Amino acid sequence: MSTTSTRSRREAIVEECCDVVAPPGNVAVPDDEALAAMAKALGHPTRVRILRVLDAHQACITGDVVAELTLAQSTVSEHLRILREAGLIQGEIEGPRTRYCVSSSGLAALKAGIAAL
Amino acid sequence: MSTTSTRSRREAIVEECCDVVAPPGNVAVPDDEALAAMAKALGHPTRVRILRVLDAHQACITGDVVAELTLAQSTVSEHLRILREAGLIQGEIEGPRTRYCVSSSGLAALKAGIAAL
DNA sequence: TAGTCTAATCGTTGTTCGTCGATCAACGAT
DNA sequence: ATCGTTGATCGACGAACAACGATTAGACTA
Repeated sequence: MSTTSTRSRREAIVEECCDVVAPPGNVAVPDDEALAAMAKALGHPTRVRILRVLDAHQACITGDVVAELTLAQSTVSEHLRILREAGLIQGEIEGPRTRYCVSSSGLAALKAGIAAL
Repeated sequence: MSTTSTRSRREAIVEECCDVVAPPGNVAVPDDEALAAMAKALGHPTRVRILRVLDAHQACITGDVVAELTLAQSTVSEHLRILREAGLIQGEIEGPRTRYCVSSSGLAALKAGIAAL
């Protein structure tokens, strides 16, 4: 069934990865809703660890993250999705792989929001 | 509506609750687990708002928070419990009431943890 | 072309969260 | 001693989350 390919959402995550982002001089402070959303995304030990892994590797492939976490690939992929939707990381498709990195702008927004509390 | 009278009488009891301790210079950076726990506690818009309410009032009792949030008293109490157990606020019993305030040390730890990401 | 590799998604299961009304315990006042 | 007030706790219930294995879709290689 479903011979028609109605599933092409992968293109949605193609975005500027890693270094390309200009150094944010003025960071917009998120409102309560947005701040809570980012905090919620960070509210799981695994996702904090993923952020550190990505930061340590500068940028790395999903498989690398999976290798460090003793969790199923699908579970890690889910955590990556949550972090990405919260704007804390970015992923770009690179051939058969996906390269993830910390979103400097997203992280800066989180830091600004927390610091303003 | 206006079933309740004005509650301006509360401003009279502005007392030093909480520790108005000067922020310690060296704040311990929480580990992944602790950081995730604090972020999780903050991962709800209502709880972010509660933090702001407490900060604005410097310190206030449960009823004041309830009055600002259009949520059931039990729900607000639950949010306050979550924030308290995460170390972000502290409450002291004062007669039949409970006075809450932001925990400067807890909040400082959160800020340090986020800033270190 | 078929085959392999990678990673996202699906479907399921069990757990936790958010919210509420109701209840209970502690305190101050009558 | 009894009452009214305040706020924490209980029990319930639907929604959301976390984890997994299985499946699927792209992208390279032979």
